Amino acid sequence: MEYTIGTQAVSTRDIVYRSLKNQILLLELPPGTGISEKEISLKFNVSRTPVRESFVRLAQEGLLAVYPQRGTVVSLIDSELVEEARFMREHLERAVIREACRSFQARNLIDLKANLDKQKLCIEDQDYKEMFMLDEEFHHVIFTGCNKKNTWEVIQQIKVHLNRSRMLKLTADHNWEHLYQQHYCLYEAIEQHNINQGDQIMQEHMALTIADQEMLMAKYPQYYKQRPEN
Amino acid sequence: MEYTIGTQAVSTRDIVYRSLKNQILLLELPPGTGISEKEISLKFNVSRTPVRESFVRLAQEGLLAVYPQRGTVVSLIDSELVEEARFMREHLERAVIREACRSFQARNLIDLKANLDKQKLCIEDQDYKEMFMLDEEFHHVIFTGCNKKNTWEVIQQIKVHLNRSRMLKLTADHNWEHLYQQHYCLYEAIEQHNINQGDQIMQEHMALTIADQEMLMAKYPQYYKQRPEN
DNA sequence: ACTACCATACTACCATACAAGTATGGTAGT
DNA sequence: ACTACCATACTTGTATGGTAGTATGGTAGT
Repeated sequence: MEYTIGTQAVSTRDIVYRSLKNQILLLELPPGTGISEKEISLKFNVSRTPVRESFVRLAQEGLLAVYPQRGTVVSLIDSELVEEARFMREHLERAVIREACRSFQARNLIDLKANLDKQKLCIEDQDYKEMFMLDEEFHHVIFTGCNKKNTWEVIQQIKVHLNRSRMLKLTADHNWEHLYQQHYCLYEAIEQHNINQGDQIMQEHMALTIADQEMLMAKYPQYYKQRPEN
Repeated sequence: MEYTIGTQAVSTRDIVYRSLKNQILLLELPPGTGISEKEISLKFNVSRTPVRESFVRLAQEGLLAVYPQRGTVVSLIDSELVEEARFMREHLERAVIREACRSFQARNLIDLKANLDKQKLCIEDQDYKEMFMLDEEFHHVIFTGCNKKNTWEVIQQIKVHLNRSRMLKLTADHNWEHLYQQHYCLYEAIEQHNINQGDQIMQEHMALTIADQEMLMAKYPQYYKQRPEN
């Protein structure tokens, strides 16, 4: 028998893990919310074991804070961590776009162009939900095209810490047209092997994602980790 | 009562987790080794529960591959992942050293100089084990000095995938004197705010860590993940 | 009214039992 | 000799009970 990796349809643990992660990132479980293994196991109608193991994973990703014998809470947003996540993402994405401008697989360039065309349609249709997904996919294709799939995965992990801030900011004020222009310039840079243009545009592109931490901390102080120490 | 985070001395789960992780990174548990929850729980004289939760964490870090109902093995080294880990580390460390050359906390600069002096001593004494730790600490201080502690943590995670290759390479052939010279130049760059020198030296410094994957895959094929797909 | 104490109801942690899928070796049948 | 089948001994996944530490609210004493 061949090794069919994905044999297990989907374990209870994964269901609980993904559901909790979604609720946390969407702020349906706001930072600071107390949750217990028992509570979650009752809600999902499963035993505490898969819930516990989900907690272990979420704690490792920094989304839960487990205090033995005291309780578990959805972790507060750490503004220092958010800033560093932005820092890491910027420099990794720039390094990758430079790499993409040097060499890029032809078939992924086609996917990139197709993605751009779909973006244009979405803007006309004002389908911002789809546009959000296309934005994600656009960057994903860039990583794939220069053999940086694992780097993409790492960035996804890092971005977890950016997402909750961005969610607070309310994404409604995005300038989708501007976003599209930048994406087009990135595509152009890759196609024409223009490393400087790629790096420059990506730097500006990353600047768009800066959520104003100071403002958010003032508006939602209960969601942020205070750091009186030092 | 104040919130004393580190109240729990150390959980069984953490003991098992750290022990297994050490053994894997030191290749005492070579890539491909099959291990079962029961086997480990017997060895540590604990129940399967903390062992399982250790497995969950190690699997998330990519050090274990769990196949439901079939078994668990120490993950094979993924040469593509190793290359990308090198890529990510290089660009993050360079971004950080540039930041350090712009602004650096005075007290950390003192620590850095003290570390350098200790390195010199270790070379004279040929205490390479200590030198290895000082090397790690040197980089750590740089991250701390420009407020990039979280970035350091992320790099530590990424480096996991580099460590096993480096371990195979046998670290004996390190040119410690050269290493020291580079460290000194990095220190100098930070002190004199010479961004270009910092970036340049760090780039060379990272190049030292390149383990020759081709050679290692030929020498230890059973430790490497083959990728016939594509 | 206020404080010190304690019973009680939590919490996460660990051990154990059961369930379900998989690999393996032996055996019966050809 | 070879093949198909099946019992058995594994594996990980899930459920549940018990333990120890912690927060809380009520009560007795001042």
